Amino acid sequence: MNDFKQDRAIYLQIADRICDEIVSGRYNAGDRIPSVREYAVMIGVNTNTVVRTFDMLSRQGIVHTKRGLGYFVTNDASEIIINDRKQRFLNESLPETVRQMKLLGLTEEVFLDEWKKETGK
Amino acid sequence: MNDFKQDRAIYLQIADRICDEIVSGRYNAGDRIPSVREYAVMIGVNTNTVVRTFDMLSRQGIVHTKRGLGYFVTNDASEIIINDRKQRFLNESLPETVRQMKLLGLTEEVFLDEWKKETGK
Amino acid sequence: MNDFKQDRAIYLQIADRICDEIVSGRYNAGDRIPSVREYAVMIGVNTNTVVRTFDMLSRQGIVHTKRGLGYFVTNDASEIIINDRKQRFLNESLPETVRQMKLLGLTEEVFLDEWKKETGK
Amino acid sequence: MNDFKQDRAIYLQIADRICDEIVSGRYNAGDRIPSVREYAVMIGVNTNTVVRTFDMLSRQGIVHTKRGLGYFVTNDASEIIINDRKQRFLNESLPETVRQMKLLGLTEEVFLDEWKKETGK
DNA sequence: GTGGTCTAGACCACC
DNA sequence: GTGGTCTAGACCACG
Repeated sequence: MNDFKQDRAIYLQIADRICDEIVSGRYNAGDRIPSVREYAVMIGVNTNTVVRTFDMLSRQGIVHTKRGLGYFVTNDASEIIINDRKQRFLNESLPETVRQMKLLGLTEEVFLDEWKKETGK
Repeated sequence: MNDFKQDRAIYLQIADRICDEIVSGRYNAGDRIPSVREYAVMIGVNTNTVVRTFDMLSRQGIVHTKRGLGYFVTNDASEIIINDRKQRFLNESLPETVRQMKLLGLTEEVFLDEWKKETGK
Repeated sequence: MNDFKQDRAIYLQIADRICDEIVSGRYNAGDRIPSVREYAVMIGVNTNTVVRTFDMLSRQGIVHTKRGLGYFVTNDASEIIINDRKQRFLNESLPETVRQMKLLGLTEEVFLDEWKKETGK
Repeated sequence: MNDFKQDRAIYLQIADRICDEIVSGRYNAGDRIPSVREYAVMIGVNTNTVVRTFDMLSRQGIVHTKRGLGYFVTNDASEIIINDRKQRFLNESLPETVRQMKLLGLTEEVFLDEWKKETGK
């Protein structure tokens, strides 16, 4: 239920999860995703919070609503998410990660170890 | 002087800077750091904001105050900062980075390229 | 509403009160405590002062915040408070009291009289 | 040198020490106490801080100055200190100590143990 | 509604 | 001069 980090808005964390599930193939293009209410109950959160998530996702073209039926994953959802994330990753996270590692005196081995560890899974 | 990011509290960004300067050797153990007022003018923010930063750093044992004299870098400041950052990096940033890369279909080469690029500098 | 002592920061005295109310069972684990604004009006101080109190209590693990809902008493609040107070009492107040009494030529009877007086109440 | 508590003004802590030494007989009525400068060097503190201490003590009639010779312990010093402390102890510290102990669930035994421990010394 | 942050300006004790 | 505290009032994101 309450496995949300304190330092990031809940509605963003919900969005992250949904996007993860789209990218990973758990939800595919055209799939209906659970309703706001279902989601809210599922994760123990205020309805308004989920509304905000869906609102954002639909503005980003990742989901779209069919009146009376619910929200559905758009055809380009996966592409949009991946492009956006890739961009941010390459421009921000990656350089920042490398900078951080050098500052901390960590070697590339540390990264490769983690990489292998996660590959084995 | 407003070279602060929007998405992170200013007082935290100030703390980051000071910690960077301690780790990089710009400030050493025992050094006095500029007074809240000096610092506030220097970076163009309100005094209270700097007070908040110093207050936090002192709670973390990174600086300590000598009454009427100002704030001074503690002996273990560098160690505390590095340990804390290392911990957070290994537990959060690194796994998240790897997870993200796999989800995005990026290979370890992407990381190694960035690593070499930054090493050359 | 200014029933605060001069020689101790107001925000600390507010913290003391809240802790007293937790220990005495007025607030129980999981209870919501009044919002910063309510509290501020209640005791006639500025909102920021209460913010500071709550901030400190939350750092100490005595309360925690639920975004948009308010502050809630943690499960170990009472334990944390009592342990902390006991520790400080045994290490500081008690030895200092004894030291003071001997210096002043007071006997243990003085203490026992006060003890009984307060027990009778 | 720096064995001062953070939460009490240094000049007051110096005064406490001097008074302790008067009450305990280390300094007697008529004795000359070290000069401001000697004191400042001795305990590693700014001269002004010691000046403030002496100023306070002389206003309280505990020491008095002989021009060009230094500060001397007055005849009633010990009495003044003890009366003052006794008053404050009985009216404030003692009741507060008892209150605290009851709140913490400590018994009078705790006090008596500490008392004996300190008596043995 | 909630807390979190920031500004502006003030007063204080202390060194 | 230093830090510590407090007030007043504002804006923001969040639920």
